[in-house]
Amino acid sequence: MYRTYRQSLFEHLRAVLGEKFQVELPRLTVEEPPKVEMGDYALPIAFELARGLRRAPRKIAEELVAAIGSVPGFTGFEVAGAGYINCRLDRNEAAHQLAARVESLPQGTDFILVEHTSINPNKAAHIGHLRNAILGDTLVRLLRAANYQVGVENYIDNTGVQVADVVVALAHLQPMNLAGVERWMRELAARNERIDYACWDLYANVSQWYEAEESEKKTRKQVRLDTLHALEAGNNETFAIAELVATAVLRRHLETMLRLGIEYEFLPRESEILHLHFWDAAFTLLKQTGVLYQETEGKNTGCWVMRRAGTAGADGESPGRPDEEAKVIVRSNGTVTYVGKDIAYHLWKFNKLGLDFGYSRFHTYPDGKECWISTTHGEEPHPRFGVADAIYNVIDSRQADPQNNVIEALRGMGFTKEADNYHHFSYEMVALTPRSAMALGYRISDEDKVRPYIEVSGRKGFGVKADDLIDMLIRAAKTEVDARHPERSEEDRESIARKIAIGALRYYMLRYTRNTVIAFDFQDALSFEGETGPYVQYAIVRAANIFRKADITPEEALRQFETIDASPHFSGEDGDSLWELWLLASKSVHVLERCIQSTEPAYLAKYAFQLAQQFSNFYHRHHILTEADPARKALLLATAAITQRELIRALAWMGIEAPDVM
RNA sequence: GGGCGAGUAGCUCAAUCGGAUAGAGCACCGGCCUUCUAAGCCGGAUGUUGUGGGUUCGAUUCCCGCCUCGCCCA
Repeated sequence: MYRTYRQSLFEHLRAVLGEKFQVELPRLTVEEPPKVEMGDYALPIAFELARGLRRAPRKIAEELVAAIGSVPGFTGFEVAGAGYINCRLDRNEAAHQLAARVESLPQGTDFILVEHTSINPNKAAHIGHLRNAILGDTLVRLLRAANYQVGVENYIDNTGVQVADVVVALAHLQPMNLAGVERWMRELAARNERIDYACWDLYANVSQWYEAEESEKKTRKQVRLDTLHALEAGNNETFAIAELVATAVLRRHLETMLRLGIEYEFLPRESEILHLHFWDAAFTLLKQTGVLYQETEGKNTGCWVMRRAGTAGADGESPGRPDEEAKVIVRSNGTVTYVGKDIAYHLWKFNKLGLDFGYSRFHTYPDGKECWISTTHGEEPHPRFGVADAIYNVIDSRQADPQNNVIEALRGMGFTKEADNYHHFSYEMVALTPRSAMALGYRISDEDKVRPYIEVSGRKGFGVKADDLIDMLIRAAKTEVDARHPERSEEDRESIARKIAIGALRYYMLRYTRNTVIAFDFQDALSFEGETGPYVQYAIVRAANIFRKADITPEEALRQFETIDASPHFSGEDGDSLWELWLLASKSVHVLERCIQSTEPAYLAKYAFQLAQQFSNFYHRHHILTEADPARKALLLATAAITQRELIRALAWMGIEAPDVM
């Protein structure tokens, strides 16, 4: 609603500016007045025109107001401050518009491929992975809410060095053969132990083992390298062990993420990128387009390298000398770097490689949705994913450099449109506050104690496991629910607690803007008060309580509102604050659009909180059930219905659901 | 050495393309449960927006220098 009126205002103004002032502005800034009684939209356009016209902004604003005339839905325009034009909506009409329909965005036609989570399948998921998955899943929900076609991938690096490390731990430290690993896994299952937790410790141990004895360092590193090469080659017992363990850990990751309502549609694996020779096809293309060239001198002699973006390059300012800044893609021994494989994989995403994965069904979710995994020879028919118009890779900011290398390679190959539609959805890491680290029993150096945060490290086994945190949140919520609702069944209370826990966790991960390092703190994360998910859920529950006691559904309340003239109740100081709630409730789609444009879900979290906050304030100011004036009571009920509807929508876009009671 | 990001209230964070009096939460102090649930509401104090310059009607925001911290590359 807010967005619709904003657009019609925008178009009207552009016409007026063209006809009467002969100016065409590419963009029109539309802001919000600082106080609701001043109006609903603010236009600072007179300031922008003042420079070119060399006249006082206020004068220009006055002329503009005279020229604007009338705009449907608006009651007036007035000059304020040094030259703002404030625009007022017809509150009664706008409220009925909002009550009558749910605003949405126009249908998008693009197919957008979102990749997120992508945890190395060699250990349990931790809080850093939670931020990734929650951001990624929320992005998916936002795009789908905006009517895009979206595919969801979780990339699995099953032949990388991290999986190799766990294989080293099993095959060399224990040591076990394939049958031994199978037995070990059966024993874990029998003891009801999680394999991802077991691997968490193995991974930390083997990382120490590599460094433990100076005299052994070299041989141990060689074991690691040999294991990695065996994984890459495939078709051997080492690979079979890796496949067994990595797949079991992957299944655990899917379980963990499903607890938060996060599902995937496709799991492309590095093993298939290798075995299906994606790189060979990409290498040919890269050579043909001249993006890669073989270095003939300097430290990179014999390597296939790519010019780094923003550098002069070998044939730039100082010709004749090797480009030492160039990015090595194929080493002189013939092995391909991670970026090389990533280029091939991204050519596939945009359907530019001429190759596809095989697909097989991997998992069916409780809601019936299928999750597919890559194979060399798959089943038919299968869905297609490598046909993206645009992609979003949810990857932390430390990977910005390699991500840019891939983008520049695509651009260099002539895939300009694809490079422009390649979005590295970058975010900062989750670290631990020293306080939280000590609470977990880790020993912290004096140096680290004074820092604001300490980076988590899977290699050191230093971090908070995702499942542990979710368990803690559910327990904390359950204690409250048990005390507040002893009349409900155990099953109900558990389900309510789960929703609150998910609300708290997802909101916590979304409330920070992407490039803020989250210094994870148990006290903050376990809080259900103030700017948290449960606060927003509570507002929804309160509205629900009103409708239950009033014995009316929100839909009925909105229907009854249709014949009400709300104008008398929207004036005066009290009317302003009531209208302010309606106005804020009308902005949800506008906020959705802003979140997508700026790829920043934190705006939505902030919005949901503000709307809940204004509703709580409204709740205390107006006692709806005892309101004597029937027209006013209808308006107040409609206010609760609208707010609740938009709060539920906003939370759903964040993957959060409110329980029926709290 | 090069690149990227950050520095805002005691703490954790916001602030739309450069706009009106820089806002929230936490913590702290005081008030509000016989009402639609107190996971709540109301009131209170706190700012040289790291620092020095520049650009202009206007700068937390843009440009340059410096300081501090984090990450990445070599």
